[in-house]
Amino acid sequence: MTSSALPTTTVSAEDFAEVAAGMRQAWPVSDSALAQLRACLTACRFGKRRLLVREGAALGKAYFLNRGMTRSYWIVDGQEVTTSFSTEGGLVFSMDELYYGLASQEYVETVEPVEAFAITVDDLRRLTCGNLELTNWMRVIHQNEYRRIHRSHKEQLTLPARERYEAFAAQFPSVCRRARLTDIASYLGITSSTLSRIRAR
Amino acid sequence: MTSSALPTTTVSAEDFAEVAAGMRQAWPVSDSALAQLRACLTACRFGKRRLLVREGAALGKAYFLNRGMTRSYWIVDGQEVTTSFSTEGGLVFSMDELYYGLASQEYVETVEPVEAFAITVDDLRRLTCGNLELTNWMRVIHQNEYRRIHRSHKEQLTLPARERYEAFAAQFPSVCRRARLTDIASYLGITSSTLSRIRAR
DNA sequence: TGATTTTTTTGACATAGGGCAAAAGAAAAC
DNA sequence: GTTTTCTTTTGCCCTATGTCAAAAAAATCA
Repeated sequence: MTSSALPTTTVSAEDFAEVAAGMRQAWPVSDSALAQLRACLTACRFGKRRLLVREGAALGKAYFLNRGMTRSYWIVDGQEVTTSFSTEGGLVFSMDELYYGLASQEYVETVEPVEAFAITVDDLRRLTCGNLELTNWMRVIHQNEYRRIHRSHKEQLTLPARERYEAFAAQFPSVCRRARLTDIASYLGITSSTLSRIRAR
Repeated sequence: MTSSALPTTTVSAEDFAEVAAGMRQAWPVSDSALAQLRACLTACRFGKRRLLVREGAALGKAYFLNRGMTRSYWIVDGQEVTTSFSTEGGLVFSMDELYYGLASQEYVETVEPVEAFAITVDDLRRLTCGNLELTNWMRVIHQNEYRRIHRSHKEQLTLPARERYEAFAAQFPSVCRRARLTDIASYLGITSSTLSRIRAR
């Protein structure tokens, strides 16, 4: 590959292919809409345990994950409460920042080394509010998140700790293997001692 | 008002004004988009304790509430678990039915007599996927629901029963007055005995 | 209005899961 | 490869909230 005169941060269609295929599972986005999106992306990498989003700080970026896993959490009374995990194909962003111009209330950190495509929240907002295909795609993203949390909330209300864990393990086997016990426990609303006992049978 | 030759179900701009104003709080929808929507509406009324959405049944309608209140619930092991309340200005629909062509997993019933504008899910889907303004408006609706349940879930994970009730009462004072103790209790994930004791101080 | 049904309140008792702390084990750093 | 740090496991005790049931109150109906 020859180096160009200008420093290029452009992401090739090839590099973007996997993420694009994932997006199309949510909503049929045309090549031209994808190209518009791709033009706004920058490839980036992060080590383990790096903060992508910080509470109270407007970092101004969102990330399409290509490799690795992240978790989102609040800190409540000094305790971390995990609210979601994102893996390959996921979009990591702060809704407060994207739509409300507020500083994020959540943190997002990498759980593993991450390869991602960064986009500024301004570009993401412009694209996902101004292009019908991308607006629909984004709506489906929100819809899916809503369904996940709705289900999780239902399980919280109706299942005891062991069954919540079993449901989680069945629905997200990969996350269940890759995340720390402590983080899974706080996601499920139980203590790590209890989860450890559950795993021990 | 004179009766026309054709049976008319058209909703006048005047009747629709309050709902329209509510919609514009979510997203700036133009008069023309609102008129397209309005053309698909039919005014309707329901008594107290009527089912608007039934589990396993595709009723094919969604409702813009103009007066009254509804609650959505699952039945889990014979127990009703309330998942949301909707009041004036709210849109009542089954996401399973609207986007996934599935029978609803939830029930929605009126808690009070309700005046609403009905729309078929087919029309609603067509409008909210095909018109940029209405797509954005619908995205905000989903976003807001997501934020509500996210908050509720956070409270479930971090607050004891009394404080969850207090947070609910502070955030939804009107719902808290109008809904039955039993339904609020199941929304909060506690038994009615416990909520009764909490209220008694 | 009185009769019936539904909802709320109250009591006695049981238990899932929390809190804390120490030990064991695993991973990271040097 | 040894040391340090982080994470998980385990034990003991405790309390918030559940369960069940009956009485009281409120709402609905005839």
